[in-house]
Amino acid sequence: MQRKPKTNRTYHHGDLKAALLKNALEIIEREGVQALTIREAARRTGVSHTAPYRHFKNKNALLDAAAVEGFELVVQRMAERVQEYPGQPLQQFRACGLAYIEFAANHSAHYRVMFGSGLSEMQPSPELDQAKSASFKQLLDCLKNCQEAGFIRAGDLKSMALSTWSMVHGLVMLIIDGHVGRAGLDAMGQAEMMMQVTEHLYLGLHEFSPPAGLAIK
Amino acid sequence: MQRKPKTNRTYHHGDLKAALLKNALEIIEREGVQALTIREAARRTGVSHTAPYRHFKNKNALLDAAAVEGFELVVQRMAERVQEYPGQPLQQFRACGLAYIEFAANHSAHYRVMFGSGLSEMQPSPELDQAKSASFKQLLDCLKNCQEAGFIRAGDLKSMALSTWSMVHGLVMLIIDGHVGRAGLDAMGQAEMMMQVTEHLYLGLHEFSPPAGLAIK
DNA sequence: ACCTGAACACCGTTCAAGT
DNA sequence: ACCTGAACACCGTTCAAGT
Repeated sequence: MQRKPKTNRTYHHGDLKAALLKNALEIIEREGVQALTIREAARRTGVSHTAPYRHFKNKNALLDAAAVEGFELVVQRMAERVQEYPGQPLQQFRACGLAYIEFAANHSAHYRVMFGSGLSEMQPSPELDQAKSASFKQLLDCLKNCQEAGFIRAGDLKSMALSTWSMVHGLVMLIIDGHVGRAGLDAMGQAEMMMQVTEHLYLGLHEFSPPAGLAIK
Repeated sequence: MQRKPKTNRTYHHGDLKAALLKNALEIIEREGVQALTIREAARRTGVSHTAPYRHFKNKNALLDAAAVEGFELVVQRMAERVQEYPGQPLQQFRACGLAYIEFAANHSAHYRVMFGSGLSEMQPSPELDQAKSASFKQLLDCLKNCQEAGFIRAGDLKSMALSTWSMVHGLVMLIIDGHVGRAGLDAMGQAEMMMQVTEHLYLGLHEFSPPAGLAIK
């Protein structure tokens, strides 16, 4: 759309970077992380296999960008769902968690990239740190509202958020990576697992009969 | 470069397979999963790069074997620790969890292989399923003893075990993959995180003052 | 400024052939 | 039965060179 020599086919509006990222995400979604190759992304974008290096320092930088996009997507989904329950902190918390789990289940390859150990070689970009913080903050806000409304006991919100994130992330990873299909939990479906685990987080495991009506749902 | 001058017949007591696995584990421990290459493992074992295919169908089979070894190691460590607290179910449960976390922290690359998404391509070997089940069973037994002793409330043990595993696995992964270093949790050390999270699992998040003396530790 | 093509040093895997 | 070497089709990355 800008002035470019028409003979030169610049399909990407000068935005080869965005086009590469889009195609990379498609590869991840459809064929998994191991199918993502700089050369393949370039191929699908109709560009030589060295062109990507103009825009991404290396393969890890491309994965980093994919992870950023992932965190931005979840945080957006969570925010949308939370808005559906104005003034109902516990429902918001629940909706937030469900949105997270839904995203992870429906985009497992992408989710894996977001938390991928592949990035542990390089330190994450500032953009990635920022996007990650934003999604953690969403969780923190939900918990804070619950606490203020008296649904959640007094205590450090950050550590409560960490507990919540750990549990959800852990279960999601176990499911995604196929560790709870046959590991002795045959009878339970994923939805049921999620409900049970959420309840255990909320109520705890210790011997105690909670006042009726406190349980979520 | 010369060839091996010795009588290199059955250099490995006919156990090239074990030698390859041992070297593969060393590579993983010392340089991470991405450094593990069939060719490199062969190189360190002093064998041609195609020899491993006599013993492992492909690279995933080698990773699978490494994962089996990992689960066997954790289950062994957990069993040892549990034995140190005869007749004290809650302490056993705690010791079991600590042993798990310790293993994951000290052998993070190996731990990642055990849960690695790299295996999700192939279905896991029967040996892997078995080793995994054994470690889940260890957890289940701890919980069962706690429940019988009245430390843990009535309820389905399997789903409680799943909740516990999810939380511990989740936190371990977040730590290992560097997601809780700067994500807004600066002040907490790993040990403290673990304690807080464990307590949240045990007591829950809901508004309620537990009877004194019920908390672990 | 942005892209290309050749080149390099690696992979995983297969296969005919050696002992 | 177990191992080797050459070969194939891929990678990620660099670099001189083109427009």
